Amino acid sequence: MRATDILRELLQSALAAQDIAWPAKTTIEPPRDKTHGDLATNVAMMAAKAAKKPPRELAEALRQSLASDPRLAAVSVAGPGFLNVAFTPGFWQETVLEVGRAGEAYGRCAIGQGVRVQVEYVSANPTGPLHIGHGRGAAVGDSLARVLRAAGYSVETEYYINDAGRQMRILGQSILYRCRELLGETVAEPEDYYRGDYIKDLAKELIDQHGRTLLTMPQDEATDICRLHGEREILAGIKKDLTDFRVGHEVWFPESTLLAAGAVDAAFADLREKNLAYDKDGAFWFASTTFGDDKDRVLVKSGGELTYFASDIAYHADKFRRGFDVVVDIWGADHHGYVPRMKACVAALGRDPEASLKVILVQLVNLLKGGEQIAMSTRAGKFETLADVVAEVGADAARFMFLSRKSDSHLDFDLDAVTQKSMDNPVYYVQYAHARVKSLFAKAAERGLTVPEATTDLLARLDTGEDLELLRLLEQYPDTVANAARSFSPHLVSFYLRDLAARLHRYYTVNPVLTAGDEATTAARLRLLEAVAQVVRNGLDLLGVCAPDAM
RNA sequence: GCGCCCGUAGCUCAGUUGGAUAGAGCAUCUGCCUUCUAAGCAGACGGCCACAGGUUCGAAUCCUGUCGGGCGCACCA
Repeated sequence: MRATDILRELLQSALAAQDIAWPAKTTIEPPRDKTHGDLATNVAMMAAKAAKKPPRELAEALRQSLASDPRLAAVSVAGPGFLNVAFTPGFWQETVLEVGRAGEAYGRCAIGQGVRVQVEYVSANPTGPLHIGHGRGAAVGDSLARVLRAAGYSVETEYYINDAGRQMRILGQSILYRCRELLGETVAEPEDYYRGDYIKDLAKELIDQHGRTLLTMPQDEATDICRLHGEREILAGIKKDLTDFRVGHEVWFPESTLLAAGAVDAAFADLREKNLAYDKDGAFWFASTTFGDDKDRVLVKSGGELTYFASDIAYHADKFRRGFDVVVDIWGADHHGYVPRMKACVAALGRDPEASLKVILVQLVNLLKGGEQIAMSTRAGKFETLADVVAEVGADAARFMFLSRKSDSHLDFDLDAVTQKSMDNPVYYVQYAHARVKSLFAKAAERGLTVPEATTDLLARLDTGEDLELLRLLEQYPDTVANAARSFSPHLVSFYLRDLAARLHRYYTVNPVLTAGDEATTAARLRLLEAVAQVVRNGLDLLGVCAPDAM
């Protein structure tokens, strides 16, 4: 961050001296090949036209104007006009001081500028326990919220409870069916009902409370009792499962409150007024094709019932009414066909759908055990619940696994691998890096070592190749956080952490710390590793994973 | 049939939004523990970036087409 900023400023003023504007597509980044230096930029190629000079000639002029800066060790022109820049070791050593000063704030930035973002995630219907697929959405949403906060966004997290509509009615019917069965009645299985064991448990609880009156009261009333009890208990279970997974939503938003407040009717009226909705074939339609959807969508079915989409429109209107600038919806990837109509909805609300609505699709998880895939279906009651998985592998391993892939790619979650304490299980690799540093400090204390604070002079001892590799990586952490926030990709943080951990483990093997030979070198190395531990902690925190002191 | 996503090492995946000679981990093979945690490190092997065109100084990345896989295409959620 510091390095790219410094270089950009130097280049900008050099170009400005020649009346050349900063080309928009300029990149400044670490070159793939380390022998090219610390940073490479294509600025001369991008600005060549404006400068009316060949790229290499412009690059040479820029090189000369940079060469005098004391922070730069070398500047060279290469290839078609790349400018390769190396900073001095002293510059990199300062990074330890930077990390020390910022502490747990190291890596935060202000690119969010306080923009208000809402992240809505999980939002599973309260018709059954969360399964492992929900767990992935939970990990991605929670981590994304943390990343966005670190990048200076003002974030609020929310769970939308679909507590109105058909699925909940089926839940009530499913429970009532089990009640009857348990009370000795022979009844036909309802269609499309939920058959998991938890339904039977709920039925037993209701029988304890109400006994046979469930059979004698009007059926609608009995179904309602079942539905309400089921919803309350299942939702409580979901909250507990999420808490155990270290995921906490700030707002729990029930769909029913939208209906109660007349928000759906208000949304309809608004659409009608804008001429974006109409009656046809006894149904009420949203003209989503106006905004590029394939076809118009029904909001009120000809039978008078609302579609899900109807309350989704009201819900999103409500989100924007609450003042959010950007709304993030995290969905299962199988809902991707829903995106165009949701974008149309946002457009109809008078917002720019690209800027105001980010839909993050989370691919399904293949759960593997003993090399076999475990099939899942909520309705059939066959699934590995999130709670089971967390109990088996722990929240840390599960979260890290969920965040170790781009969210929209398939994920094989191998229960055997995740329980192994090996490289099949990267979470241990990263956590071990933290524990190793902590263990060194514990050892140092044991030996009665006093470790002087880091100073420029002391840090000058950090001059091996491994020192500089680590320092450069530490300096890249803020960029990683910024990139993760910009691209809504928390997995970038876990990739960075794996790199940093690898670098640390190598360092540990190659450079003795406590037995370095002289106290100053030992102290300098400890201060460096302390900074590494700080960054590992900060990064793991963005993933919601613990950084243990010992393993 | 139409739309979206995907195709990179034997396997699982990155690839900083168009940059220089393509990157990790696992697996396989070879080394490294009388010394700070071997839950580790080093090295080797491994590639027509699905295929064919195009755009330009430059393409795994952008465009078109083909093949292959996944998912959508409801007055279900």
